[in-house]
Amino acid sequence: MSRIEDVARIAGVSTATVSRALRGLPKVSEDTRARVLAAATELDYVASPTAASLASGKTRVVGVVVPYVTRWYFAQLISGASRVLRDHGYHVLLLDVGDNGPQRTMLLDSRMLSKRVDAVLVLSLQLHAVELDLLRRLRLPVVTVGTRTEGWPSVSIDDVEVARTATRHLVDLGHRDIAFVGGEPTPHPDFATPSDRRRGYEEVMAENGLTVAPDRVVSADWSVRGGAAAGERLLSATPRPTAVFVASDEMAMGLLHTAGRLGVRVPDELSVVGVDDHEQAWVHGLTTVSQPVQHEGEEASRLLLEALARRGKRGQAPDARSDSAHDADAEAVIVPTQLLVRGSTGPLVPALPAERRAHARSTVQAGR
Amino acid sequence: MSRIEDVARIAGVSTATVSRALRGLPKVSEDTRARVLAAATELDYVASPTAASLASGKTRVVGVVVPYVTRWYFAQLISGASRVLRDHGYHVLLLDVGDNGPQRTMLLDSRMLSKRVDAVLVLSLQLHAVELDLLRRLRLPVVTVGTRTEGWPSVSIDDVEVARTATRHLVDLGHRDIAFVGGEPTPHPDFATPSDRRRGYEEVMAENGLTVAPDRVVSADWSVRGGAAAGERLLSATPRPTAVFVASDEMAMGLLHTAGRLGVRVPDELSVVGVDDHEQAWVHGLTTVSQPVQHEGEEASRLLLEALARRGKRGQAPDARSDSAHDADAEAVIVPTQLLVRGSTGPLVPALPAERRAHARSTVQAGR
DNA sequence: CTGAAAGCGCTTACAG
DNA sequence: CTGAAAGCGCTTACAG
Repeated sequence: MSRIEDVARIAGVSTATVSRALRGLPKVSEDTRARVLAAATELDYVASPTAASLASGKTRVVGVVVPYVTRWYFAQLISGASRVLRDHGYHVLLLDVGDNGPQRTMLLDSRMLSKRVDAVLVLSLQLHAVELDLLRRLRLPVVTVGTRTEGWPSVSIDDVEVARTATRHLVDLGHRDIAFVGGEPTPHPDFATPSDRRRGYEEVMAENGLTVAPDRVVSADWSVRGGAAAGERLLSATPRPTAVFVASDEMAMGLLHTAGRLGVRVPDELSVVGVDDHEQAWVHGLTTVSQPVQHEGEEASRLLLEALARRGKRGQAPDARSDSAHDADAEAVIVPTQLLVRGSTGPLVPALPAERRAHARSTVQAGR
Repeated sequence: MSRIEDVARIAGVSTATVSRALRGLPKVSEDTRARVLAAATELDYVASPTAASLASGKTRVVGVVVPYVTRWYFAQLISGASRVLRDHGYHVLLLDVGDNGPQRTMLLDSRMLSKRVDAVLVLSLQLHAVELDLLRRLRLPVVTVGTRTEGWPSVSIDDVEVARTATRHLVDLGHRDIAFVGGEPTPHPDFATPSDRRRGYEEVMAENGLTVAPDRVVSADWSVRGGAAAGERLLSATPRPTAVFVASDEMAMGLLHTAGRLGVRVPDELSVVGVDDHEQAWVHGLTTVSQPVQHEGEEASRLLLEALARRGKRGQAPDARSDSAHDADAEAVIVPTQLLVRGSTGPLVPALPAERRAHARSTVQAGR
């Protein structure tokens, strides 16, 4: 492997000039630049990223933190984010911490981040307090997706609105006994997706004078299997709900599977609406509120690149006061979502008029 | 951020000793080690990976090359591989080259790899000739999954056997008119999966005296949508095949969707068997030949760690002859697969005895 | 527009 | 078991 010195010798200039010419910095004469490029090409020279990092203090690497690479949603985010980063000359260090709970791999403990990356993308993951501290101490630019942390830009969807749209769709179809399958609620205020989607559902129910009986709300772990299990509980009740709003398509697919197994016909006996527009939602004819996941990843990368650019312009943060990695007015991008009606939802069919109506009335009356 | 010098001063030793103590090298007295650790803890010291890399020539980073993060199969591989790597102190640089064709991002052009990583994992991806050259010139340890390149260890399944198992299952059920949906064949001899799966199918057909009419073989792009399109062609034929072996579960799910849309009953009118045991195969009741994808990723990482260890022991490769990154007898691990029978396959139902029999006989006779 | 030289923060023979 | 010193290969003020 050739070094910068070799190039300098062949081009007949100093290493400083080689460095400037190769990085496209100004104040290098065209003639000199050409000679340097020729020499570099001849030697197949590529600057050592390691040496460049040590000297410049920049790694050109972005850490991307995810709980699971294997879930569709996260893979989409990674894909979108990494494409944009790569197009801007950044590499992706994948930090698959393996879980969303308190037991997961800690960024700090494993020294995964320290001095390795220029910035961090946190994808729908609740960081622990020590990790937040670490990132803040490191003064790294951070952008989050799906969570909202003070001082850091974020990209997300309006989870309350998503749930409202889905639930309203079911109400508009005449359903009154509408159940909800949500993600496990978390104690973290920053990761509001589970509670927001539930809130949107409850709001629309209330606005339409519909009460939510406790047994109509079930939590699952966002997986297909979890959704199937939630379906067992919901669909074995008597009377059954006539519609379900499921907080993710993967869980909705699981629920559809259970419905099929139990012989519950969709949409005649049960309407189901999910969230995401998962790649396979159409295979199941699943009505859903779609979100542009890849786009969210791209957008997050762009925000990160902007922060990196700001930081580069300013040089090192001179003092805590003007720390651009922690803006009070950090941008919060909300991307649009859209209801996609497919075959899994349909108008309420009063198959058992008396029973249904009685139940609807009784649950309404049971409300407080 | 504290530097090694700070730790040395506080501990009252040289930086060399700090370096040795912190890395757990032998020949450091217990007493000294304890003092160094205490000082490091006090200062929250973490060695700069960048400086360490420059000095040692090792980055502790492994490049993981994939065509798409978003496909289930690749996400599983990444997940398995990165867990093992992380547990051994290696980071993952994700190189999502975005496609499997000739137009994809080149590792060489973008200087993605040069001097950034200690080793490379190539996941079911056909490298171009220039990339192979690059990797060989760089003398990096490389392990491949799903492809076989001379000199590099690999992990894969026996694709011919997988296809044989699936096809035999259909034959055993009495089917004679069995179609095949495969991945697009590639011109690369190293990436034999598409042709191997087709070959296994053809072998079993021939062994059972069954001929394969040209219109019973369709290619798709491994996606759900591609499988659905393949289903259109296959299921609109008259007579229809009574069974299909589909080279991946995702394509099989697409085909099942088309069958449902066209009113073709599974398994009464059509048996379908896939490959992978995709996370959602059970939701569709899909019979499949399962492969332990995560495990393959883990196994590949282990082979890579072994190569890294060998290399570390030997020091730098002294000459081309003993270059361990290119062993002639590189290990080729074949992991076992298994037929998983679910509801999508069933015995041949002679719904239209005359027609079926006539067709079976004619195709047999058409054979050469 | 260009160069000499310091410095980034470690690791690693070498010597003792 | 420990230290002094060279060296990894760049970038970046500084000076001209």
